[in-house]
Amino acid sequence: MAHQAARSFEDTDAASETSDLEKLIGYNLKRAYVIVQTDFRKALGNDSMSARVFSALSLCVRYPNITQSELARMMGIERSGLVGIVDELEAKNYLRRAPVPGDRRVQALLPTDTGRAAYAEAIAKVRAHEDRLFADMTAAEKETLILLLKKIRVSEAED
Amino acid sequence: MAHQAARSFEDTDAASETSDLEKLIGYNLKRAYVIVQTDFRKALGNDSMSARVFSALSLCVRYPNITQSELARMMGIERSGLVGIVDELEAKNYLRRAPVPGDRRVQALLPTDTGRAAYAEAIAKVRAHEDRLFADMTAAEKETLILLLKKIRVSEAED
DNA sequence: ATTCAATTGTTTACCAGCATAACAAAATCC
DNA sequence: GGATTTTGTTATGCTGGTAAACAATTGAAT
Repeated sequence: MAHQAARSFEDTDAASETSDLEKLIGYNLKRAYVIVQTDFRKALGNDSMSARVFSALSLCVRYPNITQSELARMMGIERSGLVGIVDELEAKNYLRRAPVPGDRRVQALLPTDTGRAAYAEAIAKVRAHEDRLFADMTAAEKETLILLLKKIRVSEAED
Repeated sequence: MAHQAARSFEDTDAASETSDLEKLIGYNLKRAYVIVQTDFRKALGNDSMSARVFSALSLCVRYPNITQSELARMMGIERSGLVGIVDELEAKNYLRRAPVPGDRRVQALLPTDTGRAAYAEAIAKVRAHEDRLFADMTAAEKETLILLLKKIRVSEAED
């Protein structure tokens, strides 16, 4: 019967030997990431910004006059990948590519007032989404989680 | 000059006001996920298995005779997405789709000896990769991290 | 001063990793 | 025995990237 396999692994599971995967950071990281990313989309509205676009806008608001190369580095993606993101933000009139006097190669990214307003609205929605999704974690737990995740990033930097 | 923006945000950064993004769990989760996933690929060899294929193989070894539907549920992906993964594992002769006596719809997934050996080799590499990548985290920290990540998964289940 | 190397933004082409919808075969429910 | 559900599968398309090449521009060698 079809439940043979199901019974068999429930039995072995009950034998307290849980899967190898569950002990791996990478696996747990991915499962958590998928959940959060999915909820993010739903929270911001499917027509609104993706997480990458939101991040780019956030950094442009935080660091006006940043260049695309700097932004890409900061986001950990390739310059080529950023072009489309900035295109999208510019199309929505959330920022403009402004020429930089001393260097005709680069274009500084300047958020518009519309962009800043859209960001304010978005960050509020994002915070609400995280508050709701992580409701059963304490503030200390959330802080610890962020700290440990950041630690992974510095591990890489050392490498 | 090109460094104007760089200087400007280094200044503001030094003003101890860090970016909104850095305080978001989702952002930190994604950054960490990308690092770990990239290192995973490098550690296992680019020609070898992807993380999803490795996960599927792991679960087939752990729960022999599992069906594709059960496996998909366990991995949190769609059945349709699993077909290609199982195809790949079958092509490598790591497992076979075996008919199940009582139900001619389902096919039980049975790891071969080759598959079990490949998994043993792979899991060793994966553990080495995690040991290396998370070398500057204590055992307690790693445990806490996994616990907190799991907590995100149960948050979703409640929803 | 001229050449050589590096950087910037961009385009193009590509790939991985999903999801969604439809489907036929088989099983289950009354 | 007809309606519903489940399973594996195909087809199609989207998202989020990477890699390689390129022209324009700048910086460095010396």
